[in-house]
Amino acid sequence: MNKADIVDVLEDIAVLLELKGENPFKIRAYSGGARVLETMEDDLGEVIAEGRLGSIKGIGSALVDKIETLHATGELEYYTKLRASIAPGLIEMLDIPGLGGKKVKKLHDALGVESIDALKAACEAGEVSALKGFGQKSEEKILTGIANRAAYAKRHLWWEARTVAEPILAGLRDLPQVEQAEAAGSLRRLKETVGDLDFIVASSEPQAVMDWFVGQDSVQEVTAHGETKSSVRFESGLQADLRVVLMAQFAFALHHFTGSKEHNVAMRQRALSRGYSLSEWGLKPSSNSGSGEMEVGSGELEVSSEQELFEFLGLQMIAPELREGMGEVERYELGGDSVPSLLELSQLRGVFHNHTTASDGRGTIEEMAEAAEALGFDYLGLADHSKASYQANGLSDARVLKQLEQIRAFNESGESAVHVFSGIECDILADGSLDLEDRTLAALDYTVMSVHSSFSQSEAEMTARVIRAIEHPGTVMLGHPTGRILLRREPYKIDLQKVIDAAIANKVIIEINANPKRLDMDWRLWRRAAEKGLMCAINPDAHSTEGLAYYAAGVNIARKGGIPTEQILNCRDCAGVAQWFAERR
DNA sequence: GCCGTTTTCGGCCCGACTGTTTTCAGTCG
Repeated sequence: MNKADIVDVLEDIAVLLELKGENPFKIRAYSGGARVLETMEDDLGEVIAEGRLGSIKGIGSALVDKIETLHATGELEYYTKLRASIAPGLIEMLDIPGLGGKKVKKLHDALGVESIDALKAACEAGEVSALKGFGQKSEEKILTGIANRAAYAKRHLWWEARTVAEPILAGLRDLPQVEQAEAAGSLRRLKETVGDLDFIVASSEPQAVMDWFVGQDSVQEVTAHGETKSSVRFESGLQADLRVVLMAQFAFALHHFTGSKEHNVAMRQRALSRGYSLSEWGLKPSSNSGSGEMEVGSGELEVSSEQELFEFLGLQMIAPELREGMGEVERYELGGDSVPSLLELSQLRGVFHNHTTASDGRGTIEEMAEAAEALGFDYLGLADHSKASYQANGLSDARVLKQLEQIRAFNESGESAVHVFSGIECDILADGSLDLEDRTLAALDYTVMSVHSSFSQSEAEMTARVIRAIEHPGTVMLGHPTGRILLRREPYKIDLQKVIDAAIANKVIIEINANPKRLDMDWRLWRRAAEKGLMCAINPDAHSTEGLAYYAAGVNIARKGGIPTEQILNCRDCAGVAQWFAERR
């Protein structure tokens, strides 16, 4: 069993133990172990072979046994028995807001409900409100939760969540009572998808701010309305939380609610190890720090920014998008190894992999170049589909060469300050051969090779297929390496570590497909891949002039992945890009 | 179940909000 599947099993175990009413710290040990395994960058097989699994923090002897058994046999008796003892319907019930492990267990033990349907019937019969610990409101909330389950569970693309968040943030900042306001949470961390929106406001008049927030026209339901926190839900199912704090607490609150949860745990542990207790309200000497002279509340520390908070804990400023609990707290130690500076939007000189009316795009060469110029770019890469992508009106060899002539004429006309690089998004056929003739590929400035068919191949077949394409001398870039469509289509099975190694060995660039629905290759893989030498290109995959703007989502991913700017082709000037292509061909 | 330069046992990040209670448990982030 591979690492990802083992991670799933450990997470399953944690959920099942929750429904059993197990010790919460034991549950956390399993979910924590899953997390550690997931973010471990070394090959699991090697780690096990070298006997290093048990020396990883968060994985003790019990987890070593279970992980090794799963890795070797794909089965685990403990897990099988545990799963058999819990009705699958109970796991689904955890998705209903307000129901956690203990309440689901109680509903099951007291009423015998084992499915959402049975729970619904029990609520409608008034059996739930009759239970100790439940009441009328609980019953209603459960019924509402069941009715809206699909919408509540949904995550939202970062790009779309941002368009909802921006006017709310602007509205908050316009209020006279508001001193400072920021969006926090996964939106601020630039995650590819966002569960809900979080807003942090500094104000000494919280009530007025809360009232404005819950009174917005777009609010469909107010789910909480307290003294410092309010929550609302919009029609789309998207939930937004607002927290109002005093200015002195703002940096702490902003840091806390930006998260991630794992980052916060690491920061609190760091604070504790230095004798301080960190919370969303502030930083104070911890009560058990030993020296009796430190009374709780007597040494509250003040910081005016997140940067000061990090510095107090001996850290460089960690950008929000890096706070994923993936070792950043250790890496950003003051005076430690230098960390790469993060890409800025303004550093991009152009973008690659965009479509025109020649295949399935909506803009002409001229229109796309004009839009690129408006964005301040020096160059634009055009890469239409090749003929195997019949549904996208892909180009034959002859049509590619015709377009190449059009691009040359456009560049020579001098009508645009933007230089257009001629490329193609060439299909990688099922056997790993390419959809166009070698001489066609060689005539172009550059190529992007992508998989658009036979998604259901085995991992071994798909990996071999893509590596064969990478090894072709006509290949310059690899397009969207997993084919995933966020929230809609799973990635196809592929061993990306092998693909990354092949790309490095063959000097092939892997793209960050910046379409907000793709963001592929995933940010989680970039830091390690970049350290090994992989080059990156940020490719909006624009199918219209408006689509060029997606490059900003690609910049997010490059930042999250911590890719040094020297390894991002878009940061080079026109001559530098031309040189890279020339050396590669 | 994990962990330890005070600890191999007894802790484990912390606090708001809700609904149900009458002082608090459960959920959530």
